[in-house]
Amino acid sequence: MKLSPTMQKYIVHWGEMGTRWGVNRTVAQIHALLFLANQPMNAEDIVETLNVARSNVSNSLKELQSWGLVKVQHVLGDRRDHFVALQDVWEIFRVITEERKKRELDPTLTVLRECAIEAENDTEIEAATRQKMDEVLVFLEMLLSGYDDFKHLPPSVVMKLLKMGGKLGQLVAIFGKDDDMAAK
Amino acid sequence: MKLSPTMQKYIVHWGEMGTRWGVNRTVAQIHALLFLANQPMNAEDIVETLNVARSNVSNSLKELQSWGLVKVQHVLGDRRDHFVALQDVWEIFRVITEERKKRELDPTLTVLRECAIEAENDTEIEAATRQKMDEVLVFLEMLLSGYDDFKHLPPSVVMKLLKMGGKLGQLVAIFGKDDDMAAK
DNA sequence: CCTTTGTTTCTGTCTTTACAGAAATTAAAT
DNA sequence: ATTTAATTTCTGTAAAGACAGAAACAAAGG
Repeated sequence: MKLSPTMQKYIVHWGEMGTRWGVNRTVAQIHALLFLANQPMNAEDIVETLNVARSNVSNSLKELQSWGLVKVQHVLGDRRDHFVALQDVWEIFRVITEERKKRELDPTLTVLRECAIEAENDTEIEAATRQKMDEVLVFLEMLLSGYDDFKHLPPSVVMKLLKMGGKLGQLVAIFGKDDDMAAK
Repeated sequence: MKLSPTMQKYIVHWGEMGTRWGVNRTVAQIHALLFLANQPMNAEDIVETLNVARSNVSNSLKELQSWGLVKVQHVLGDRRDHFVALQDVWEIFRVITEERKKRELDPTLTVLRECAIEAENDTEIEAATRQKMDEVLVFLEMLLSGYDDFKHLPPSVVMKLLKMGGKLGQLVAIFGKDDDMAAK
């Protein structure tokens, strides 16, 4: 597939960002390519377009499929697997967020809970230190349970909430003023 | 400084997670150590506690200071710099979020805007492709402006919003039903 | 002004990760 | 069943990043 200059720039950048997001460059590039492509591509197409090794494409596609960002699609009269990327931006965002949460937050939550238990029998630990670990744990639990609530909302609703943004905050600040102070 | 078993576990884990968060292990470990420590530590203390090279500590501290997660504190009668970590969990979260946004989202926004402009003169690009790039751009702009609104709210308010979570979404879903449909 | 102590920068090594190319496996078609 | 085409796994190499130790630098105290 021939890449227009703009597509090329987009794909290269997406690859660079990928490395910062914990995905390798090729995976991110392939994802960008398939997202922008207007027809299903087979592995060989991708190899030629991005100039990467066949094996690399194969592994990257497997990873993208495991994330649910790419799906196989068969083209009539062609034995080869063809691939298409999830096209809905909201859905892509949701998938990536969920995946990162799994890798970056959930393990921490697990360890923190273990620490909380072990701290009970840890004679050397200072009370203030234990207290701090606990604060982090409580914070994370609140954050993640909040996230769980929001992630099931339809995009249109989340969008509204985002657009209300600061306004909403002010509203809550006013209505909740009393127990806000109490909490403090 | 002597580490209790629990502290050790916490610090080691924080270091491991750091690597997944785009921070190097030592930086993350030092941050965890200073966060848990109940008194200011000098560089040499850190070297001994974590068994890392002096230079490594120096560079890591510099990075943590540049993020605003660690501050210098002088101890009476001691020439050496001592270091303390920001103790407020909310504040820590805010700093990290902001930093990651800077590294992971802002550059993408820039490139996307450039792409949008360049796509005007890109004769090879298909309309559908340009359209998709645009969708991503619009999405990101909305997300970031929403984030900007929220980040100025006091923790207590954000906490309330999080706790309201799904309830809040339902409320918005009901009240906004009409133009919700219209937006579709 | 020199010595001592603390801090930063530099250099080379080691570890990790990404990747290409080859070999092996699987699956479809004749 | 055999051949052909497609895909995956394996292995070695290359690149990137993290880190230790040494050397250079800076600053405070005598």
